[in-house]
Amino acid sequence: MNGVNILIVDDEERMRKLIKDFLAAKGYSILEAEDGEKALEIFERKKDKIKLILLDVMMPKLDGWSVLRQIRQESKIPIIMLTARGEEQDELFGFELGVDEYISKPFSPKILVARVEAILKRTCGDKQNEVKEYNGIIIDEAGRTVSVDGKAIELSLREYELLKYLLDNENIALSRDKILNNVWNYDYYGDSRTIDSHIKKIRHKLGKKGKYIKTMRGVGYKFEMK
Amino acid sequence: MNGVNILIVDDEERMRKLIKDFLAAKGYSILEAEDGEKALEIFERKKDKIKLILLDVMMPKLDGWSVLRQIRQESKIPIIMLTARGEEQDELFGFELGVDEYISKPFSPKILVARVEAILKRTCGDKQNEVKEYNGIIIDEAGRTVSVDGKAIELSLREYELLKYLLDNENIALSRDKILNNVWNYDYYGDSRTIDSHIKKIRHKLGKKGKYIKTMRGVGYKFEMK
DNA sequence: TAATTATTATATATTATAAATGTGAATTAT
DNA sequence: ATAATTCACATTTATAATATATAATAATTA
Repeated sequence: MNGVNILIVDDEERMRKLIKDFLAAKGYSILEAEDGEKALEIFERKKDKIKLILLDVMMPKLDGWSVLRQIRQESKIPIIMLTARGEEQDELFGFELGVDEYISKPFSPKILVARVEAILKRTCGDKQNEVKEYNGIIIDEAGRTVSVDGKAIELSLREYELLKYLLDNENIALSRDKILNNVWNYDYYGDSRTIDSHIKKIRHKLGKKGKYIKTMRGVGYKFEMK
Repeated sequence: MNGVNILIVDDEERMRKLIKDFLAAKGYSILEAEDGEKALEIFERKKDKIKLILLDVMMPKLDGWSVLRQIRQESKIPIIMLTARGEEQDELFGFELGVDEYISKPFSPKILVARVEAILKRTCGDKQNEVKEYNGIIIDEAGRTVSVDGKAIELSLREYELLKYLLDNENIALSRDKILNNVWNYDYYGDSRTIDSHIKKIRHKLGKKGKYIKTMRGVGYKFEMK
């Protein structure tokens, strides 16, 4: 996580310094803002560099909620709200506005670092691996496209989701139950043979490489390249 | 995640019902306890079924911390503490005792479900990646594959399950009854000689190492590497 | 107590049955 | 009109129960 930019917004200098020290120790680059207005200003300038914002709720001029709202109008950047004791009742409200996490003061360094890392893992991690390759099968998660040996193939929604699930779980045997619960909505109670139909179509579309989808008789399916 | 058992410990019935409803909607099986003593009782009985505990801190009789401590003496099961507003200062203290996560009341369903799923993914997920080795016999539980001296062998469902059962109980003599009850469905009342057939096939497929499946005359079988 | 035989348990090969999956087409939903 | 699902039938494969062979133990007898 080296060099990832994090913006800390808090009016108390002591608090900013505290957080900065902990996160800097983990190798993050820290930007600071002492109030909401400055925060928006900095965010505007460094939009594409900043990967996470730690945002205090109680601040003079522009409070945390207002900053949150403004940033959310144009960005999905992860935001952690710093709340003082007793402000928890706002949690639900905040989640609807797109808060990713709360940390309430006073907090332990452990928690701070843990939550920051968890969120960055989630968000940065995904973006880095947008395109994956499995021995000629290339899946572009951003574009939702798949190609086999350089040739694009057309997959329907379910076919794509099912294939992606199999690929994400390369070498792991997946039961029909698991597949249904992960690829279909949790409230789907249809025929588990539906999976078979999709598998068949995917195999066909994958051509020669369709054989990598192994049948685990009595269990389900598994993607394995051999 | 279907059918995973979660134990909810809270003295307020309303709270238990609330949590139960959310988690049940996601396909989890819920167990409830209204105080610490009952929680320990249920945990004792269902130890191997329960995969996660949601534990309220403030409870009559035995509070959450005490329950936590007792359970931690014998189990590493993931525990999420439910804290009321203003109890956050205990967080660090709790992490040292082995708390996996905190959720402070009031919480949003989103948070509850998200944290529960995140933890289960972490913990249950790991187990699946277990690869065990028995002197050249390698069993990959996630992939449901077995190899002997580096060469993959193909096992049918029953063969795999039976071999796994024998390996899991290395050096323990297993009666045919026990084997039937564990490898076959509980409602199977067929000929116990069926086991022999499968043992024979497994031995054959294991080649030289088939001899590690010892016959316990008058009893059953045992896996022992010598 | 050794040799012989009877008895029982397990090993192996075979086979009929049952179960799971493949497949293409029909139906239903979006 | 396309995708998703279900259906019906074909095909494959696993399984449990056969039958028979072999090995281990117990019983019998010399």
